[in-house]
Amino acid sequence: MRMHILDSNNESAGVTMSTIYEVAAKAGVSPATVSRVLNGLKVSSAKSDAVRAAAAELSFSPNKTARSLRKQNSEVIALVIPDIENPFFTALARGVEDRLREAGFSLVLCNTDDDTETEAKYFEIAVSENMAGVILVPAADHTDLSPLLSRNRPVVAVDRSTGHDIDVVTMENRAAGLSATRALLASGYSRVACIAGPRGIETADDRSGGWQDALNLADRAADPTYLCHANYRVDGGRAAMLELLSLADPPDAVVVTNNLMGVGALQVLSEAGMAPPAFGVAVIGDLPFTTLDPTSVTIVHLPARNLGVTAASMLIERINGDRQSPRTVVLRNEVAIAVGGVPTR
Amino acid sequence: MRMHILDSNNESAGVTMSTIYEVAAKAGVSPATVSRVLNGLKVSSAKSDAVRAAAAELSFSPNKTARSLRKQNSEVIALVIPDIENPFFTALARGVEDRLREAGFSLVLCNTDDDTETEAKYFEIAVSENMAGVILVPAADHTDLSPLLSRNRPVVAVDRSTGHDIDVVTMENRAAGLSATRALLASGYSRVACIAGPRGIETADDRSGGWQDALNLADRAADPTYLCHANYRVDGGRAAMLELLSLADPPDAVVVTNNLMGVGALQVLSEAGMAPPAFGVAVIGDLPFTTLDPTSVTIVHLPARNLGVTAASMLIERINGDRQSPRTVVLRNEVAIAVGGVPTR
DNA sequence: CTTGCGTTTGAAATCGATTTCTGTAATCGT
DNA sequence: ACGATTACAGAAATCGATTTCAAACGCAAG
Repeated sequence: MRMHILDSNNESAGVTMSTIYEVAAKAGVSPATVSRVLNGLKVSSAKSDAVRAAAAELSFSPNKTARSLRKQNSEVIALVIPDIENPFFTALARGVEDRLREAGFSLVLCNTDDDTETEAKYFEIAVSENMAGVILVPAADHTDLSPLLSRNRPVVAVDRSTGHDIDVVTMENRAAGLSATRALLASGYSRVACIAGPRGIETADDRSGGWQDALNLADRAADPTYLCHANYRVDGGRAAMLELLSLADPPDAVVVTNNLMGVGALQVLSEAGMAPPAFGVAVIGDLPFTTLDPTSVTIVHLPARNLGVTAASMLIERINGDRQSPRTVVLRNEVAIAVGGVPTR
Repeated sequence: MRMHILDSNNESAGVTMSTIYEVAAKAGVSPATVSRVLNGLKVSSAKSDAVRAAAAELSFSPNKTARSLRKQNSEVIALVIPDIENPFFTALARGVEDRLREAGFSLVLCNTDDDTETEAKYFEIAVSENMAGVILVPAADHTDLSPLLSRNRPVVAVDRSTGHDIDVVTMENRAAGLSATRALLASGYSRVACIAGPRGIETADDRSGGWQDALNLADRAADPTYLCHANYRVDGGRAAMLELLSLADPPDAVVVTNNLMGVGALQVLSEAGMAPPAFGVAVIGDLPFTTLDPTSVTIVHLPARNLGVTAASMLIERINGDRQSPRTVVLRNEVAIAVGGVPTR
């Protein structure tokens, strides 16, 4: 039999958290009734008022750990992303956070550095912490979600898809590659190269596919040496740009398929005295906090924040019991704007 | 009397999490013994082996919620910051995350948008989730930490200090302002203005104080109209820069006291055709992912990541029972580098 | 052979909120 | 006015791991 000592002479002001038992004692009711009041179940208004008064007086706030243990779920969700320092993921995280907060959830941030092991460890944590769900930007295309799925934890994938049959939110990567390339062609550049992401990464292949499409539609042969693969980071962009510039017949413009590689490419170009518009550059992905002249670099804006908001919304629906079959949402890119100027001659 | 049904024919493969009771049953010992094995307490090696085998077979992972409820603490800490999209805080968060992860903690990210209400709400959550501690970049100088402190939750403040007597990690803001200004003077600029942060914000006052110091030491009067206050964001930097340019006797250089305002100021200057080095610019804080020419803008690097690592380390010490009186750590800035070129004439 | 101390282990209490179960009181219909 | 429902509220079980308490056992010394 459990004993609850309810000492009224609480000397040590507020050092301990007040519990539902103390509230019950002060209000002259049972703990069960307190719980009912706090959860909006039917209770006579007399007792209900007494409970509310007592709770306010003790500035009672229910212990989430106990609640979570009993209800077998918490109001915490995990956001698992490759790199919190990449502004794209930051914007995405911001969208997730905003949406979750208005729904009363908190966000645990998990940084994987694109490492599958780290990712797996976070899945274990998510389960053992009884988290309500997971929003995931997969580190690899073979991410194993079974630790989560077998425990019925809802998962929404963002940006990249997984091998599993779950909700996914992506964007029109191929169209982004297409518009970026077309913008450069329209500006008068004729030899347009492409710095793609790592081989085998879905977004990378799609975006460079869009570049191919654009060239085909314009009846230009896609010179295979004009397609570089790099690692989606600044140094990758630098290396690829250097390689392109050293070709026997170098391009006069380039489509860079993510934001950080765009920074690298632009750095190299400006070091070489070929900053846009001397050399045409289109970047897929935003470069916040740069001081670039917006008329000389074409930027295809990606809906990073909206990706986050959408994923969060879908996850919340699942948490609330939505059982429809998995959906794939493809967000439209906010169109390529700021078309670059014509090369100086 | 509690009953634990231990069904051996677990048809629904892995749908439920296995518990310590199932491990105990499979190993032929009591739950208490399982707990002891898992926590490294003295147990005979025969039973210890049996437990470990059973745990492995069931791929048992202890329920953190139950553990947290019983032990009255968790392995989760909260990082409360004003803006997750600001690269300064991102780098700081990254430092915190890395340090915490190697110590086995997880990180809950809390975005306040510099709003005291939101901040207070997060404190409540931290307490009711039994979090082990809080790392805080205060939204205001009057942040009320009593909800945390009265419950003995360790708190470390970063970047800005609070009214409370707790651990703080800051950096040499005044020295940063001084070096930035000196670098501009050394490059030959003579009328150096300053775009400071909001009035009353500690870091803002210190950095602009450093600007004053530098001018005094160089025996130059600090023209009061050369000191602008702005809101630490891009638009603030823009507005302040425009104001400076419109003065009757405009400056020929400016010290900008944070990264985002630096972006705003540079945008305005390049729109006005006065990009550095035509107009001298020194920025306090890093501008990652920009394509600026590093020889024309002076950057005072701030130890953002290290701030995070240090704060996390201090918090972990407190969590582990360190009771020494509150410390204030002041990190050295990684010195101003990349001194700008002399104005064109 | 017995008393005594130390070690290992299990039974049960515990953390705090939720929820089922059950009993009592109040309400309704005829 | 009486039996049948319904509404309300408390006692106790529950979530799963930790920890206290006490029993049981082994071994050593007298």
